[in-house]
Amino acid sequence: MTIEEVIKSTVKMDNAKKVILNIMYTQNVIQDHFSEIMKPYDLSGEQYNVLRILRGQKGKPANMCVIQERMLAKTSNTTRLVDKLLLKEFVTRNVCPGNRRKIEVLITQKGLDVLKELDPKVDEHERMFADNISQEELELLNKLLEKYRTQQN
Amino acid sequence: MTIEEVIKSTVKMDNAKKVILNIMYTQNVIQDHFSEIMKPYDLSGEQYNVLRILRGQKGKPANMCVIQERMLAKTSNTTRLVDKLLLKEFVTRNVCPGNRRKIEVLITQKGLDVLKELDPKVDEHERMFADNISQEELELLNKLLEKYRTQQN
DNA sequence: CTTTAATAGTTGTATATACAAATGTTGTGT
DNA sequence: ACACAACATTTGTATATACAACTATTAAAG
Repeated sequence: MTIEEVIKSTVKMDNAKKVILNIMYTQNVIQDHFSEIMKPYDLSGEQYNVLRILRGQKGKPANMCVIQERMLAKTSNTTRLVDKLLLKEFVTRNVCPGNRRKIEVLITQKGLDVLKELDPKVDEHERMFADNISQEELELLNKLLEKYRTQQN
Repeated sequence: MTIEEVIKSTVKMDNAKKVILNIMYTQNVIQDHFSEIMKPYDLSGEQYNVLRILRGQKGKPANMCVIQERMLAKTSNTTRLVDKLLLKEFVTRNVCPGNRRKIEVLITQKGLDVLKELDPKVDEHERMFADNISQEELELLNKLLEKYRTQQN
């Protein structure tokens, strides 16, 4: 389905406009599908994202600003995201002894367990979209998106 | 900047995962920039989108479900979006005489004026991202995104 | 005709997000 | 040591979004 069909556009759009709409819409489709996976676990996409960042620390605690800068949406409120994860006992939160301004967040075994359970479902999610398209095309898509993001002004 | 650099990932990701992150992140970047344009006009991206749909009607009123199906984010609440536009006097809203379940939404002159003022800024926004990349690459990007979205299962 | 089902839109409520202001802590210069 | 800037995080508040329940109207079935 082309982007024109999706938004039922009658007028002709140029490529620059189409690409923007295509990216916005594709993100929407991905996000909707991902939310479906997370729903039974009562996790939002961002919460999952934080958990994955914490697992990536391999036992090393992460402070808030580290989590923040590794997230895709740089504007989200890390404090409250971690609050939610704390309620579910997926993380612990402690003041950093060396620098009391900082907070050390660690993933718990329970958090690791839920991630492990999610891993195959997330893999399947990623694979499903990528399945219709070759490895070369995926690489090309990555390259083009990165180039697209890079504005000179 | 590659997506690995953006999220400061240390581990190697496969292309399927990278593409998802790339799309999500790119959408974020576009959205942030677009919001900046809309901010002085006190319009959200979705509100702008509704206005553009209404202008596309060329005088013909649109009911709620028509607006809904032309929007990118199929989940958003059209009633309240139109409420906001009504407050700003960018649209009118009336019960459809032929079918009183339906609502007819029309863009006002004031709405058309603000769109006209925004047009060059939106064009510039679209052009800016597309500037670093050739027309052929843009077309390819569109084709790849459309192909990517098309899952067979 | 009624009754029921389908359609169109609105509203309630809970949660999420955006952004600025506030709090507490540490580093720097004098 | 003291004032002040910089840093890290939290909190307040307003707005946005998600989803289900609800209302009103029209269409369809018997």
